[in-house]
Amino acid sequence: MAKYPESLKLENQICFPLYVASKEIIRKYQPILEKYEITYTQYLVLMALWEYGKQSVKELGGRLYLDSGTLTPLLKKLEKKHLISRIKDEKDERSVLIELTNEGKAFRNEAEKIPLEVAQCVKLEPEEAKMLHKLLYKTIGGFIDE
Amino acid sequence: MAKYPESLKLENQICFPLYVASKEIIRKYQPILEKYEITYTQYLVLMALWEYGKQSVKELGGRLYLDSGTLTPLLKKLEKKHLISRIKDEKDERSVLIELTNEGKAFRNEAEKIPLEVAQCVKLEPEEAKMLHKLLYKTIGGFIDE
DNA sequence: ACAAGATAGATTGCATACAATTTAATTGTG
DNA sequence: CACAATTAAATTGTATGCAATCTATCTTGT
Repeated sequence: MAKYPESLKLENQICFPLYVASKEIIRKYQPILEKYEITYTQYLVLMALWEYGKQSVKELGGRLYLDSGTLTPLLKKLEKKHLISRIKDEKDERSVLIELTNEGKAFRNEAEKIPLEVAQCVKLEPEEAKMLHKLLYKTIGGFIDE
Repeated sequence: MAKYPESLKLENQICFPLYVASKEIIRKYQPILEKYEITYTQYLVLMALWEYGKQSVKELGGRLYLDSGTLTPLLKKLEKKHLISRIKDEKDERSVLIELTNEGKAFRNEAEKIPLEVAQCVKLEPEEAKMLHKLLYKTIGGFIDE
């Protein structure tokens, strides 16, 4: 009887648990974020803006690993919610600069509580979380030049 | 000058690198899988079927952490590609059993090469990969009862 | 200066994800 | 047994993601 190849077992892959962990943790964010009527991806955009300030769609995409196909409609939604504004860059008319509105800036005070709330769902010891963090960044970094 | 809250920094979160690593590694699969005209999620379904054999949509969803809203249309596509068949369970007409066709079974021989190919994109030492694997499963496990 | 190439966003098309609802079938209970 | 509650898929609606393409603008080489 032929042995089932180990490489094909779901349990033995790295991608599958990554995929599941990512989806499930994002799902933990939803009930919290939905009180503010934003999605996880929209929240990511806001975090990038809170931390790095006004920036182009290109820069935003570079930071969040998202392209304009995803960002353009999403940014329009955030604009409709009055959390950001989109202005053509005068220096380069191809570029669109994304800036927080006062409402968007003010929302940060609310949002500060969110990471702690979600972190409680992750049952890892502090050193484990640190290790996971390090390994994830090493994994991501390994993709860059390929 | 107020200090920017550490908890809100993208770099300090676990979810963000999880989300990025998951997306980016799945993207590595695409050029490989597209030769066979299947997507990553479809490939996951096939892996579950190769490993565990005929099973209901419910079981498949439990294994892959997907619900019928995702699986139903996806399974119909796999059926159209003649890789699986969908049969009502005679024991319980609510259930739909998913089974590999001969073509679907045969495809496993091709697919065996895929995990190795993708694994080369992940620049982790064997012990690091093992650790990452362990931490991801611990993270996922921690979600279960909440 | 100016045509060719490069670049930034926007658009289109397709494939997930998932919450919420609906439909059909089964189960549990009085 | 009747019927309420439960369950499994399917359906509906919304929001990503991303490849491929298009459009407008900018840069570059001559």
